[in-house]
Amino acid sequence: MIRRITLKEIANELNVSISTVSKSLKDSHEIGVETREKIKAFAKAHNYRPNNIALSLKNRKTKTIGVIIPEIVHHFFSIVINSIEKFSTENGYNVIIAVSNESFEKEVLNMETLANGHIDGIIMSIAKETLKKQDFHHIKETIDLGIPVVLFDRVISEVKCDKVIVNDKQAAKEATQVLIDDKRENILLLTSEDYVSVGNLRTEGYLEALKDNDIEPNSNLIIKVKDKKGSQLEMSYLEDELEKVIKSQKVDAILGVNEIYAGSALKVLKKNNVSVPKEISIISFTDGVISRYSSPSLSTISQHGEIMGERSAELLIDKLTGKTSSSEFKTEIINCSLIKRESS
Amino acid sequence: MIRRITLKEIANELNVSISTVSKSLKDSHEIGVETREKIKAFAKAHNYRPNNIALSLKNRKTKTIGVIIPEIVHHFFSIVINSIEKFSTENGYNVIIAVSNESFEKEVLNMETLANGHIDGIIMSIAKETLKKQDFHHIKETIDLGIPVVLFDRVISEVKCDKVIVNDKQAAKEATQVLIDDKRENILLLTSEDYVSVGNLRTEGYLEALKDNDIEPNSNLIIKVKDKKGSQLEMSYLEDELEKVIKSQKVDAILGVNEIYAGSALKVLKKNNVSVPKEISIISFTDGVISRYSSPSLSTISQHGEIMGERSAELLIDKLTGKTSSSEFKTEIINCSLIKRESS
DNA sequence: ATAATTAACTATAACGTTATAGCTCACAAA
DNA sequence: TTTGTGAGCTATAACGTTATAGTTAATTAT
Repeated sequence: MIRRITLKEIANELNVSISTVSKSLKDSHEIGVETREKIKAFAKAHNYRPNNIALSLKNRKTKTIGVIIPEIVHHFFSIVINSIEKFSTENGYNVIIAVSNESFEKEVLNMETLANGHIDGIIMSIAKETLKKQDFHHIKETIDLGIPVVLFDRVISEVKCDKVIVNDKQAAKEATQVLIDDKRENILLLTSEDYVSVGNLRTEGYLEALKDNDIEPNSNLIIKVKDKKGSQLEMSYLEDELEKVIKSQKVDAILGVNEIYAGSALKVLKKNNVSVPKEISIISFTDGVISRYSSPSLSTISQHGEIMGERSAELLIDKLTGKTSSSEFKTEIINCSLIKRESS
Repeated sequence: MIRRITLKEIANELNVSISTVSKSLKDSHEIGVETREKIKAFAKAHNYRPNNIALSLKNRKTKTIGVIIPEIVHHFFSIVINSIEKFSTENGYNVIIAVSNESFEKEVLNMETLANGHIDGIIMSIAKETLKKQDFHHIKETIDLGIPVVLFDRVISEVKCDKVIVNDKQAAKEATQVLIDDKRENILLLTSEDYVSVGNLRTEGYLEALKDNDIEPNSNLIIKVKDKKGSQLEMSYLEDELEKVIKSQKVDAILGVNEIYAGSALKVLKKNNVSVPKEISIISFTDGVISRYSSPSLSTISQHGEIMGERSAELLIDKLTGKTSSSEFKTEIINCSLIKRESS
């Protein structure tokens, strides 16, 4: 085992002071060329690398970004992380990941660990439980400590910081319109419970489209999937409800607020021998792997996770490097786009 | 903005020395009860938190684990990360993520950044390009620096360290046997190029099963999917090849080394009106979301990513805490299990 | 010849912590 | 009275770095 050599050790070996070594390696003209070159050569030969922790302590900067997300095993979030990691690395930042698992408590814990630790700023998407509780003290406290925070996708108005969101409402409205233009008027909405901001916005968009077309909304055609923590239960709830509805109501289209809901719906329809898209057409949020490999493949609304990740990282890094003022906050809106596949 | 209070500041405020403060907060009996309580109360009131970077510098420990993986947007890897993150957090470690994107160069860079930086140990799965190049100097150098490394899934014998793998060969053999027992003898293998160790092992298992049953292997029935970096091309290669084979050869089963290959195969079969599993049955490695939502759903071989992640993290943390010797290395083998669904 | 300048280097403090050794005073023992 | 002991606190060094302010000795200016 070869321990990393330090400035002190180099200084001792070459009988110069630590300052001389430090300055030489920075190519300072305060040090004579000869000494400088000798030291640089020695450092190179011994594979000197500055100790980043010492630098972090000195500079009060860790060059590390913390990311808190509700889930990792999730197409959208993994895309966002990937993109954050990419942009951050390119700009000399590392990325620490923390998963809240949709739990308020874990999110608070994550936040505290990160805020005491090795990060300069935080990018996060808020856990469902936190949205439900409406308790955002941890986020506010972090910001008060001077740690910049960027929220993406699931954001809240209660906190002043940079945000990156998707035009959920508009996208849902447009998708609904596409279905209506296809002469489908009995559109079932598969959405999440009300406190999830994005689900809510998508529901609004759906309702607005109906209104614009003078279609009376039918509350039987809105299924709010209960969170059961442990997706098995959640999905069987969705499946049971959906089966009930298609047996009792006329349904000729489905709008899902995410891919899992739509994928499950597809299974139910297949089981009940309903042909897609002939009898029922489907459009869903989240352009993931299920949509592409299901059959028929699903038409989806892409939220452009790569762009969201990149913009979030950019906003944060701009704050960290002082490129943007620490007291002015932007909200970036990414436009969704509809990807037409076989299900519509 | 409220900056975090330091020991020094507390000491100044209360007119005691820094040592006294430090010791009081550690509840040392060297300090009188009265002083101690006063200091603790003051610290609490001012929400004192020790500066972890200073601690890291002092203790030469960061309590952070680096993870280098080929991809994040990938079911198996995201499950492993999730599980690493979970286990690590439970044990007081943070997790830094770095993505190699299957590139050798990026992997080396990632490794260097991590090794110079804020981590105590590394968990990694090797990039395809690295496996192809057979250049593992970066891994060896990191280990030489005294940074423990745990390899998972894609491992190599050239490096001495802890490893967590799956019994790929055996699992492939057993899956093949299941197909053979179902009277399928013309089994097509969808595998990756030879240098990918896991693909190779799975191919071996497949061949062994054929041999055990006196079935002559048919090289036309082995498709080695070319890596084209940019999965679109890769997939269309697979699809074209597969279509050729099913039109020219008798095929009654397919064994895929991963879910994407199997999912793509399913699409080709559907396009050619081949019924699954009646005419061709499918079993695939990687128990992911495609398998569950495709139709028919795919029988898969689960590599138990959660277990791999947890075991990897445990092996590493045991090394970091000195629970296990730094010179003895284990290779843990996780048993795959076959999950039967509709495709077989 | 003396003062001023400069090249080349060093000492020190600081970032925030902790562990070790050291100090001071009160009280008990001899 | 002197010495010893322990309680309660402080000073210092160290982790590895860098920026600031010195310190020399040689060179140049006056």
